[in-house]
Amino acid sequence: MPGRKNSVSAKDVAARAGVSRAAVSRTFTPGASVSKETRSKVLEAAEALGYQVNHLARGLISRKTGIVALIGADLATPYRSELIRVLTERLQASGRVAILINTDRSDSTVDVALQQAIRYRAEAAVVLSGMPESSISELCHRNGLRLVLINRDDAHTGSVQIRLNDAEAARVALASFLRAGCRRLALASSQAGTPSLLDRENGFLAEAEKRGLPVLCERLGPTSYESGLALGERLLMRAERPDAVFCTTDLLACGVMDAARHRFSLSIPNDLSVIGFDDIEQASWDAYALTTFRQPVEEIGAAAVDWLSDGDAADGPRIIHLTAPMAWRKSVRGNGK
Amino acid sequence: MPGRKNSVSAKDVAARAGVSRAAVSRTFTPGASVSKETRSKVLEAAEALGYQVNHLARGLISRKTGIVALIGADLATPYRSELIRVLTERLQASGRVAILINTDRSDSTVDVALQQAIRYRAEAAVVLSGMPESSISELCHRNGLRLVLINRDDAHTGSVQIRLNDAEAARVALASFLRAGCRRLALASSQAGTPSLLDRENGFLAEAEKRGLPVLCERLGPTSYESGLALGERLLMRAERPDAVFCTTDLLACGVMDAARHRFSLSIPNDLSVIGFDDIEQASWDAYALTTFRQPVEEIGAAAVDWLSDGDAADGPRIIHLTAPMAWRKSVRGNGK
DNA sequence: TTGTAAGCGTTATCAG
DNA sequence: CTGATAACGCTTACAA
Repeated sequence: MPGRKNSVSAKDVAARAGVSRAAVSRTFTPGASVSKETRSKVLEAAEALGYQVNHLARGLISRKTGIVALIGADLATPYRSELIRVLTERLQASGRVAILINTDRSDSTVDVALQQAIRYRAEAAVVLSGMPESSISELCHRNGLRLVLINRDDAHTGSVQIRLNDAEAARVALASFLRAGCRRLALASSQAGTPSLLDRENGFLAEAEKRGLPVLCERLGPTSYESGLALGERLLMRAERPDAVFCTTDLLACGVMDAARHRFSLSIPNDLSVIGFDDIEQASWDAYALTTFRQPVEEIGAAAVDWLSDGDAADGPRIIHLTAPMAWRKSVRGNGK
Repeated sequence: MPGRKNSVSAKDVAARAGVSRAAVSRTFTPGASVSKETRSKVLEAAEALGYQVNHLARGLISRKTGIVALIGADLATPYRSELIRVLTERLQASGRVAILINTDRSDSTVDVALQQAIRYRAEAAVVLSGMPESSISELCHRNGLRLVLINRDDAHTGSVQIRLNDAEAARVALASFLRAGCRRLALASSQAGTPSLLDRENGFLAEAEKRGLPVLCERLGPTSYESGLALGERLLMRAERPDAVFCTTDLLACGVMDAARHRFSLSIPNDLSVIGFDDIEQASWDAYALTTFRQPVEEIGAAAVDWLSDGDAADGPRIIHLTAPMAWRKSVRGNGK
């Protein structure tokens, strides 16, 4: 009769196989020395009983839980969910498991999420949005929780940042507009004010200023389709109607495009050129065919997981720079050359 | 000097507070008897040291890990990611944590995902896609892992199924087409063949047959926008071009609509009426304004988490029926009355 | 109310 | 190669 109440344990397997529990443990530990004979006896008993190693107990002693926390807000958003998919896939492939923790857009919820990660003794936490307070970063450090910050700013020891060439991409966007013959430039962004959003905004504005061009600038609400819709209305209502809008996010861009088409009967790209950022799936849909910059999600996932596997890279903060290549489609006049 | 190498433990806190570790444990156990005095001493020490209860160790003994596994394929898809958002939020609110496990569309990966869930001693697993082999269901049962099957068929003891009124919704779709004056009906679906997809297909076809109406029927690929695009091309190429298409999924519907507009220059709903299912966010975007059936994601999440909290409802299989209300927008002629 | 001690399911250490 | 035995960090009788 296996176990008292719940799951079957190594003791049960050992009893059935007629060996010690140590033998069972060794059978399920990759680099351990067991004779073929006992090994097969154990395997057979385990199979019959339906035994699965208890990773909680294992993690307790080995101090390697295999748990990695994914922390962020707006998890159902196209870009976010894609990033989560990539991360969970790669974590699984490396024998780990992801726990997913939702936050709202406030930093304090990021802090409680990190505490939760510590309580489950996660090996690392990947922060997708929000910014942990520095006292919490310290707490994480003290509890051996490594931090991966994606498109965030704060740098701490034992943590890594992954950043994109946001500002440069924004400059490329501006150049593309000019090459397409656009002259009345506009910028549409949310009020979220995250580091990457800010970099895109500033990159665009700085380059325009350098060239002596004015930019109609509008910031509104969270990063969402609805915000894009509202931004589009505001921008296109103006007397001097813009003929090009750089949106700091594809979601915003979709909203702007729909506002232009369905509320102002404008044609894209003839009356208005639009460029976004992220390359969410919808950007490639026929209804939008949005020219944008592709978030290198696979590369981001790879960088994060590789860093985790890099056991002792815990010396000082690190920054990994990746680039977001342009995806040219049909929302800008011309062919991009 | 706290801990050897890693995180700070109850022992450290006890030492600093000058109490036993049991006192520390009690302080962090909701219904335990500790004097105000020791409690505050413990709290202070814990704060200073940055102590967080180790849920792994706690789960080892209390047998309540608080872990729930979310298992499914195509996690980055709009409907799936929304469901995941709701589930993680509700799980968090009930003091639990979600681990996310990706599968491809094969059932065998669902099995390995469930084994992973067992290894982490999850209290339950929510299966969003694929179907666990019945031997694995048995394995789960033996290891105390409860199963929540969303829109799946298999019923086992200690598990619950959540189902929608798919067939009825399909009948309503058909009636709506007829009321709008459409006569050349078509059905577009993927080849996934999941229970809910099948129910929608069969509901539509059965109702049409009952009324003696022929239906042009096309099934193709996975459930995706690209499949929708291809389905649209196949359907609209026909000599007897359909004037109404019921798509078993919004993603398919978006593809069909884009094919109709951009590859056949048709106007929706004038030339073609379309109805989908799921009510993904994009369905409400101006570019689509798709009439569809809303997945009651909040209700699904609530039902799942409530059932988990229902401690001893482990007697026999249960089925929970929920309804997907119609969301009337602009992809069908008329006003739906 | 408090502390002591046993036990949860593992792995690591150390004899044999 | 194998089996005792001691951790790991926690909860929970049990006794004080």
